[in-house]
Amino acid sequence: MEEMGSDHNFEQLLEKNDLKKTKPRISVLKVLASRKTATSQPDLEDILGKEIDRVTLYRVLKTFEEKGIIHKILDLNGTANYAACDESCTEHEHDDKHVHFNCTSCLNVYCLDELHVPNLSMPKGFTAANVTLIVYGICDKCN
Amino acid sequence: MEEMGSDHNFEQLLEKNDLKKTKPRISVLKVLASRKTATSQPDLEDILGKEIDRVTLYRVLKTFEEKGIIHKILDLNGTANYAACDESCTEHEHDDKHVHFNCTSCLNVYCLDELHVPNLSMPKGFTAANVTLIVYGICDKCN
DNA sequence: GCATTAATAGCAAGTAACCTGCAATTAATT
DNA sequence: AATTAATTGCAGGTTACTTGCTATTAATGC
Repeated sequence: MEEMGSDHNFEQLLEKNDLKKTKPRISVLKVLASRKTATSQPDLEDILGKEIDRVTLYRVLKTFEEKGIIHKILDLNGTANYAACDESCTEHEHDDKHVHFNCTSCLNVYCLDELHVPNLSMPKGFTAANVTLIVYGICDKCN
Repeated sequence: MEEMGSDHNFEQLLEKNDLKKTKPRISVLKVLASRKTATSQPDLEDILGKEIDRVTLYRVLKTFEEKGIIHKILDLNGTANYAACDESCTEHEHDDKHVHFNCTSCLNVYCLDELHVPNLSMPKGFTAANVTLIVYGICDKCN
């Protein structure tokens, strides 16, 4: 089993995606890898506040999302939350077709990787590109 | 077939929900009833801007949502969009378990009433209260 | 190692969506 | 018509996020 979270892995990941290996990017990857739930931009800002500029954080997250390194889930306030993507994600095929769970008590966003989004047949004229399925409720810790 | 959109209907709806029949509320109901797609708060503000205060609009929408008169869908920017609910919606049983479609071109949000959200079995400890399924893509008009 | 340069980071300032507190108004009731 | 509790409107504030521009730095060639 490969060691998770070493800087070397993160550097490889950045290289694979034609991104320069910079301190802010590695910091963000480190934080996201260490968390079991998706993390909101404000939370990331609290955690990384002293290390990197807020605007840089926004841009790092945007770049990572475009490259398929992380994916974005909007929580019940409409705030962006980010989680590390599955290995299968790439820039061209962004496969985050699993279900997300947003706890209405602690507000954490969980990736329910074991649940998959079913195929839906669109009405005539409508073309589906991506699907988001978010379940709201109470998580195991709050229950 | 009942006439849709008469003030009298809206007044009945408000009465049914123990809400006073005020001008701002009736105006909002009128606009929402006249639209085929869900409408964002900013759009509602543009439409109703001269008639009612922005804060009142926020509060009317919040009240309506709590009563089950309308439901809220977050579009791809995380902005709240509102659509009139199905008859089956009440304060206690908010049934908006249909699929929403967010066009990435015109940004309109459609309610795909004919598609239903499938039942999902939650992991141990997780309790589901509500489900949101949003499909992103290109709508019939933009295609 | 040093110079080059294109990408990236940081700073200042701004915007959009939404909220809170409080006083003024108004719908429903008597 | 008077009462009162709900609702509205205004002032001002907060949060998430963006844009423009300059400074810095990672990668590359010498």
